[in-house]
Amino acid sequence: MTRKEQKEMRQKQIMFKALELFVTKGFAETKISDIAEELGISVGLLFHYYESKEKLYLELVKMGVEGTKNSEKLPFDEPLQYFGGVLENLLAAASEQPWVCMMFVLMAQAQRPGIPEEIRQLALTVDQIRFSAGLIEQGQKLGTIREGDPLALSNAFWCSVQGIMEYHAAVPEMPLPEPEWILDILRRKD
Amino acid sequence: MTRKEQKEMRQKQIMFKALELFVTKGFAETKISDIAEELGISVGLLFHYYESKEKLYLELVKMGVEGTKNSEKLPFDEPLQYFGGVLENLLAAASEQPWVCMMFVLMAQAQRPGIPEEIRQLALTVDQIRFSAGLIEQGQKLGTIREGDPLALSNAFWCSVQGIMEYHAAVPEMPLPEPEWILDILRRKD
DNA sequence: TTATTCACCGAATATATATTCAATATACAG
DNA sequence: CTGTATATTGAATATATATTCGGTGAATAA
Repeated sequence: MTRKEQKEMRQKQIMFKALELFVTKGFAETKISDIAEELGISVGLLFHYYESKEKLYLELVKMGVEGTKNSEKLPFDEPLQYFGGVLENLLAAASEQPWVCMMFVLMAQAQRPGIPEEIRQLALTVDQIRFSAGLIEQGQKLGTIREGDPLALSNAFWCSVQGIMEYHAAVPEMPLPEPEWILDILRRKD
Repeated sequence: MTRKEQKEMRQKQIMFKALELFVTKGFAETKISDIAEELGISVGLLFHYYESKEKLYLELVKMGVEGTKNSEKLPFDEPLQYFGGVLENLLAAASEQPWVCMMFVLMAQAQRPGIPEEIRQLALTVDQIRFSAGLIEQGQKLGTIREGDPLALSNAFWCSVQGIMEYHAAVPEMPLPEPEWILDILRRKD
């Protein structure tokens, strides 16, 4: 294996293991030595690649911000369908590519008090709830989404998804819900 | 103020402030000195009342276990109504008595890896998801709850509530959902 | 081939935070 | 009153964890 390949491989290894541990145990609860031990490498090597625990976290959040920016740009015809699609993708990804689910959880964690301010601010640039409230209003006009404060509806929807993802990250063996069940938070009953 | 009163008052003060900080910032992210500072007391005094940070946390979890045990014993006619009632209580409490909401979040946090094992085990004795799965099966037979794996339905419902409570603890100004919206995760559409 | 770079280790150090403790002041029992 | 118990403090200590650093051997460039 070439040097360059090895470097990239290690960096990925470290990032993904850190993601896993930060999400399941929390940022402060995860020791740098936990990450190193699980990967079977020395603590020193970790610092060779990332100058501090905080920088490592920052890298992950940056990655998350990128990912979210893209998914927000998905095209759609009708708001309820859009949410249905997003949900389907997310739930499918959650069982097949655990890191998608973990990234989702990480971004929410990073927005909370107790996280270094610089990182928190970056994470806060992603505001799913407000973004979706606009779409929900459109859906209400079209009659596909139920009546009610769009912000509260958006909040209910995303918090539910958040709760499900969080639990799934911690207890992967629990069966995931059908997208329809969650979509019914928004759907208008005729 | 009598000595006895003062003691009880301090203990409550400490417990509630610790609850607040553990929930908003997380257990490891909360320093003993944070709690002391916010209360305007010395760090030493905190250790006078609670022998360690872990014991303080344990006390809170014990309190939570008690509370949950009681709410599980509420009588009911029909499962969907039961969930509706629980939800209504919980959401009302969330806006009026923040500590109810915080306690709810704490119990979930305490079940995760990274928490001292003794405490984790205690928290795990409360298993809302499994308990509710039984009720959901009954509701399905009665035709009021939608078809699907009862465990997955229970999971979806409680994770949603969890997500909402968690977010509300961190961002109290965000409007809470109507109970009906969340209940529709379970409700059968005719 | 030889010099240089770099992945890697593990022990040493620095820092942050939990915990202890000796001293003080105040409530209370006698 | 007077002595004792206890609420309180702030500084000292212990502990846990992040971070640094000198050394080693393998890959790579010359």
